[in-house]
Amino acid sequence: MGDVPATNDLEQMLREVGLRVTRPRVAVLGAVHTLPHADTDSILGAVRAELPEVSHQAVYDSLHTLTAKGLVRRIQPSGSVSRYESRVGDNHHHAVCRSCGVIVDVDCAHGAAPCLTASDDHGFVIDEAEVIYWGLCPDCSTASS
Amino acid sequence: MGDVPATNDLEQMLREVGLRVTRPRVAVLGAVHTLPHADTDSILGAVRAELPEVSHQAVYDSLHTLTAKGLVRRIQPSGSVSRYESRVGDNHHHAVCRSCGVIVDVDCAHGAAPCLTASDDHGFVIDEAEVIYWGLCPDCSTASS
DNA sequence: CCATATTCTTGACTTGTTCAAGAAAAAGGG
DNA sequence: CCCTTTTTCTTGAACAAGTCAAGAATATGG
Repeated sequence: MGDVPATNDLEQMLREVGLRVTRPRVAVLGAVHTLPHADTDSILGAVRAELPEVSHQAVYDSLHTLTAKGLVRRIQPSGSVSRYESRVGDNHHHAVCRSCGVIVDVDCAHGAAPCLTASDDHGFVIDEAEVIYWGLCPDCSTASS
Repeated sequence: MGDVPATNDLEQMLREVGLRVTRPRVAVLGAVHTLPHADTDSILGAVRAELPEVSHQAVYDSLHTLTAKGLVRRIQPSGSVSRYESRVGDNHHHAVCRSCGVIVDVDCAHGAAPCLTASDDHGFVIDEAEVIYWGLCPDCSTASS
């Protein structure tokens, strides 16, 4: 875990979900693996390091497509722009720093898929419980004391 | 609970947190009480029903000030614009419909302030755990079946 | 290698929100 | 009750993220 997949693996991932393999998509998927929790702009920058000519639209399209196919996950805490991560399907959550906005992964406190039970679901068919822990990251909490 | 406070009560709330009492602020605070989970535009509309001349900027300013003083809470699920609610300080969560975007309140499943424990906080000083239940509301789940 | 469907480029546009300057209004002291 | 000071509101422009649309380019299956 934590390793960034090789290009071949990235192409494989795309094929497995039935997507055409294009240079922009491979680069975007790679960037999301390399830069967890990056915003669209950072991803665009990383992709252009490799493919200087890609349009921002291609990156937006790729991110949407990859999100729809479940290869990446979009996260968007209040007040933040969209960010993406490659860790999918393992029910983890996030801690967000109120001061600098940094995001870290937090494994779910209670095991497998625990938080999926609301006390009263009002008739909703719930498929996911998202938990965001708000606070100050180590750097900001020492800096502000 | 659930009653919309009278104008006098609203003014009182403003004074208690040290804010000047102005017509726009009273109207905004009232609108947030009347329309829970409303977006800025709906609030603007509700305020203008009463004060046709208010600027949208006054509404934005009021909402920010009220939020800063803790009289209202801002919520902003992924893909949604800012919404506001008047129910504050009681650790409740939200269920959001993926289809129509409607938001309902959900009381915390485990009691008082339970979700505030991450399995590993990475050194964060956490002050709030926000839970969003994603799914389909009763209307949308029957419509799409 | 070709045909077809998909994807990418280009560039304009929308929407929600913020910024800034001056006018208006609230609150406290005389 | 009026005046002064500070805060808030109005007006209007600006901004950023993301979306839309038309045509050019490219991937894939045959």
